[in-house]
Amino acid sequence: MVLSLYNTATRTVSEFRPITAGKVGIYLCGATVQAPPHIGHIRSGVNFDILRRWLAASGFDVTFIRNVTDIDDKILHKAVHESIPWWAVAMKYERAFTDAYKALNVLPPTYEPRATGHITQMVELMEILIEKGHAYAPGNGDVYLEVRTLSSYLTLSNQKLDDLLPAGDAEDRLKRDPRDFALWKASKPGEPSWPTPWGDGRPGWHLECSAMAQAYLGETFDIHGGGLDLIFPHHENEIAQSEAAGYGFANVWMHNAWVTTAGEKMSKSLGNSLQVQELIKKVRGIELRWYLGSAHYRSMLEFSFEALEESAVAFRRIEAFLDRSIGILGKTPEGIIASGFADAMNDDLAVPAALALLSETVKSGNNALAANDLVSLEVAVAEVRGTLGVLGCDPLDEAFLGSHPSNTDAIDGLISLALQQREAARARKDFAASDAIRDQIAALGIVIEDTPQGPRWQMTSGR
RNA sequence: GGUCGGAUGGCCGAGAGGCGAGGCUCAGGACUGCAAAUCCUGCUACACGGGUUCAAAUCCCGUUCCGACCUCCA
Repeated sequence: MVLSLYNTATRTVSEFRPITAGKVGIYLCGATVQAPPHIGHIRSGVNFDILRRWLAASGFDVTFIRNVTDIDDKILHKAVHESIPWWAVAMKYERAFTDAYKALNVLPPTYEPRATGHITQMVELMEILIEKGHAYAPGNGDVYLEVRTLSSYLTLSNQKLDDLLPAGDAEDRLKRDPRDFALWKASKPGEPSWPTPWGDGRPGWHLECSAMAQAYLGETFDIHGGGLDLIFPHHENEIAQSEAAGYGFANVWMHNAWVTTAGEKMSKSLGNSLQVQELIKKVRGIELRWYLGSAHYRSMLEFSFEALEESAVAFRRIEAFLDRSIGILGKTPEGIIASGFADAMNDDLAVPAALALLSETVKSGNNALAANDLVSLEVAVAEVRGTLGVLGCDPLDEAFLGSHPSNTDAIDGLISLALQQREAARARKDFAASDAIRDQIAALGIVIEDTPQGPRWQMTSGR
């Protein structure tokens, strides 16, 4: 079965055909670094990380570009508001995003270009657009793309130019058409600026992505991704710029759906509660990732703390299976890709279907464990690890080992002492004493399980 | 006004003409000194009204409700 992906441009699921056999170039619209990341932002990161991991697991050599837009109106506004330089604002939140990506085991991109590092490429792109008659500089320092000159526009969102609500702001008088959009903005006093043939200014919102995608992936590349809300205007305008310049641009457009609360799209005005840095105080990063990744990337994910906690419990069940099995096997099998899992992932990344299979595998693994069928158990563990690896949720991944709660030898030794006391009490059938020990240990957040191989312990609150 | 999604059991969440997705919760059972963990069993739904069909959660028509985008969004 070959990989098929949903393409927003065609509104269909179709076979993925790379431009160059065995290679994939992906451009993901990353953060505009003007606030800390909330789980909606990071869902996008997780969804496309799963895509990337699956492509890599399928044998593709993946070049993954995720940009940082480090100059825009909101960043400048925030700089004034916080009384710090705009570049300090950008760096502060870029770090917050980097921390969040790391906490959720989102792989670092192959390259992470910043908009301000690609002014040269933007100016070159504008020169091409002006030369081809698709852009103009009316003399005020701005540069606009003239949308009426395009042979096609708004193909991604399937809209008609005349159906758009009129923009109607007064400062647009220099535009030839009110729907022309700014490639470049003249700088106001006190704002950062870079010199161009049309005056000092700074990038408009969309130009950076066209310039950087071309710089790192070429004129035509395989996959362009981002959130649903980027379809219009951001991606339409990227297409407009790049195609007007004569580039083929992206072959496949993929868009992740939102995390919603109370049925509504999460907005930046929600406050701090759904920021990644807050949520990973409640659940571990691996559990938050599991939750965000468990819904299909094109489905809205209705956030609730109850659902998050429930999801984390389900994940711990799988984690506990791995923990138990590896203890019994005495070794850690490497992950393998089961064919059913591959089929699910090849079907437009059908993670929910993959998770249903994973549940079955864990169940059969537990049965193998009970039957002491180590051969079947090893296969099950390998399949579980293979699946979790692609999802970025393998607890044995070194990215998460630090958060693994039961790896401390000293604690293990101490608890073993207590467990020896309890075993002695059980042996003489002094259950009052043995239960007292178990209760005292439980009060510390450590659960005791008696197994045919002897007692084992696990932290329940060690996050 | 234009464009595009959605409504599935107590909860989460897939599926997209025909064999009960899966998980969580709950109830019962096995196992256990008692538990825990695990396994087994049970609960089995598709917003509403029409239509097509041998067969509709799925296709068509209509209705209701919810949401998104329309030039600062993941």
